[in-house]
Amino acid sequence: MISKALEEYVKTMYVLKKQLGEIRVTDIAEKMNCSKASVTKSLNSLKEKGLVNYEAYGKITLTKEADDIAQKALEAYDIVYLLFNKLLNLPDDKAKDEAEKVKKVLSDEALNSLAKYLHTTLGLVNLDCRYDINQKKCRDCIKRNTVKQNNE
Amino acid sequence: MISKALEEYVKTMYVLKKQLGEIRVTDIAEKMNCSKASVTKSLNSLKEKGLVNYEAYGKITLTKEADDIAQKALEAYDIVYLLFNKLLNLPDDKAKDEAEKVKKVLSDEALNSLAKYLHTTLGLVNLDCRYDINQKKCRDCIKRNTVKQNNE
DNA sequence: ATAAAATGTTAACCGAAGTTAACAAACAAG
DNA sequence: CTTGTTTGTTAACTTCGGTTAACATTTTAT
Repeated sequence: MISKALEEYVKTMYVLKKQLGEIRVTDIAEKMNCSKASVTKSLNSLKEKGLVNYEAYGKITLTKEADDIAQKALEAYDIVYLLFNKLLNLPDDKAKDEAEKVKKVLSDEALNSLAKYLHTTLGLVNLDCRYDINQKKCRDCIKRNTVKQNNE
Repeated sequence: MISKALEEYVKTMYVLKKQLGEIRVTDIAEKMNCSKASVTKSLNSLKEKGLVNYEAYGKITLTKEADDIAQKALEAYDIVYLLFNKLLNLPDDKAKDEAEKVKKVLSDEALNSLAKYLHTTLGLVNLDCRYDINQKKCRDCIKRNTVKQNNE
C-alpha cells in the first residue's frame, strides 16, 4: 500500500499534467509546499513502486496505476465537496478544505453511499440516471457535473 | 499543535480511564497495537507538552488540556457515526470505521454544520431544541443521544 | 556560442514514530 | 522474604518524509 505522502505526490502530478501539460519538479514542489530535493526523493520512491516513469533530469510521467489512484482520489474529492458545499452549506473555500481532507480517508463503500445520498437528496435532475439509483451511475453523474472543480 | 499520533494516544488514554478507571502502559499498547516501548516514548513526549502527568513507573493521568482534546474528538466521532450509520445507512461496523477516520480530519465548523444537518434531517424529535436550531445545542443533543457509542 | 538563470540532483543531516532486546521495578504467592 | 511473573523503561536501531547547501544540468538570452 502506498503512503499518504506519496499519494499526495501522485495526485499533485496528475493535476499538474492536466493543467500544464507536463510534470516538473519545481511545480510539484510549489504545489506541495516542499523543497525540490524532497520532490526528487519522492520521485525515486515512486519509481521503485512502479508509479512513475522517471530518469534524472528526464520527463516525468505517471504510470497507469498511478493515474488510476489519482483519478479515484479526485472523484472522491468532488463527492465530498458536494456534501460540504451543497448539503451542509459551508462556504466554498471551507468546503474545499474539508473535501481535501475527508476524501483521503473515506472508503470506497462510504463514498458510494454518500454519492447515492447526494444524488437523490440534491436532486441533480439534469442527470440521466435520476430515478435509476445505481451507485456507479451516481458517481459518474457527480463527476460529469463537477468537472470545473478539478481545475482549481 | 499536537501531532496526529500523539492525539491518538490521548484519546486512547481517555477511553481507558473511563473503561478501566486507570491508565496503564500495557493497555495503551494493546489498544494502539504498538509496543510498550513506543508507549513509554510517547508518554514522555506528552509530558513535555504538558498533556500528561507521569513519572517512570508511576500513575498516568491526563491534564485538563488533554482531557478537552479527547472529549472533543469523541464528540466528533458520534456526529460522524450518525452520518454514516443513520443517514447513509452503512452497516454499523463500517460506520464506526469511517467515523474513526473522518472525525480526525474535520474542522470544527464542518462538524457544526454536520451536526445541524443531522439534527434536522434525522428529526431527533425527543430533543428539546428540535426547532431552535443552534449549533451548540445540536451537538449537545447528539452527544446525549449517543452515549452508548463511547463504551465501544 | 557562451554566460547567466532556472531547474534538478545529491549528500549529509534532522525529528517523529515505530521496532527489538535487555534490563529494572512492582507485585503476588508460596 | 525471596522468587517468578507481569509490567514498564532504556538503548540502539529503522524507516519515512522532510530539510539545507553544494553541485550538475538544461535552458534562455544576448
